[in-house]
Amino acid sequence: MTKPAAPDRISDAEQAVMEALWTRAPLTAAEVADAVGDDRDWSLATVKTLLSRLVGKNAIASEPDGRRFLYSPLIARSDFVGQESRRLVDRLFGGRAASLVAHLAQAEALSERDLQEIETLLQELRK
Amino acid sequence: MTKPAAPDRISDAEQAVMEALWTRAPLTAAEVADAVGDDRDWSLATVKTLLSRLVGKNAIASEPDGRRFLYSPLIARSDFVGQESRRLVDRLFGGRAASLVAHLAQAEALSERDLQEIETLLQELRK
DNA sequence: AATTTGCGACTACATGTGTAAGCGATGCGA
DNA sequence: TCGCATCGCTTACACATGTAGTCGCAAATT
Repeated sequence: MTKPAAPDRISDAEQAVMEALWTRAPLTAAEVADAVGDDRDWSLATVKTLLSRLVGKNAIASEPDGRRFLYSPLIARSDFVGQESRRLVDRLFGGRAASLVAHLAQAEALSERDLQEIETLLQELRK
Repeated sequence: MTKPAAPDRISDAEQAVMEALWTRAPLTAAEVADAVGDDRDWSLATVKTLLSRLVGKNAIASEPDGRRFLYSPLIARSDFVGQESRRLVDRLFGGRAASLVAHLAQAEALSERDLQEIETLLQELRK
């Protein structure tokens, strides 16, 4: 059996398209263009290219709906987020997630509220 | 006055070179090639290209030493790590670092030991 | 039925990246 | 001193990415 999902990387621009589809799916190309239009100022053609590439990467599915196509995500956002997070942790912290947290804390990237939140979170996880 | 450091992105391959220089600097091109040779199987030419690009990006400095050059990092590893971490947090978690931690925890990317470590860390930060 | 229009597919092109060879200068050993 | 090993610089090339135009077909409109 063939691998169901090629582990192709999703680029920055492509992610913007995915975000639209994660928010609401399925969507037509035009709808996606409209949805991402807020942040990025892309022509419809650009969005279509990105959709094609994502289909090629097995990241989204295209279902024919009459004469056009409806696109829906094939990979869950949480999976994507997980992959990217792991990549970063591996690349920068030798795979030690705790080091990331340590860094964020030391770099003052964590506010008092963040700390509070995380602590509460941990409490729940460890009981 | 000109900006001292252009905020050019450092690519994956380039980072491998930086890691070598962060570990020990200054180094000659040959030494860098030797240092990264463990992980990546690059020809000396490749390493030289990467060094040139990094110089172009103002990420490293090249000091003449006789007929060759000695390279040293211009940006600190912690700065790089900070930038990349922030980028990820912005891209994936809407800038909320706590969400990252939450995700790592839920994705079981955090072992019991990690949790312990983070908790200890937080304790120290919050007192 | 003829024409307009909306759609996906294909093509295009500049830039970044990974990977490397070639060239010309220069210092070192014979 | 003369050739050779080195060195940095320049060039090369394939693939990914960001961004977009063109084309042919099929559906809708008149």
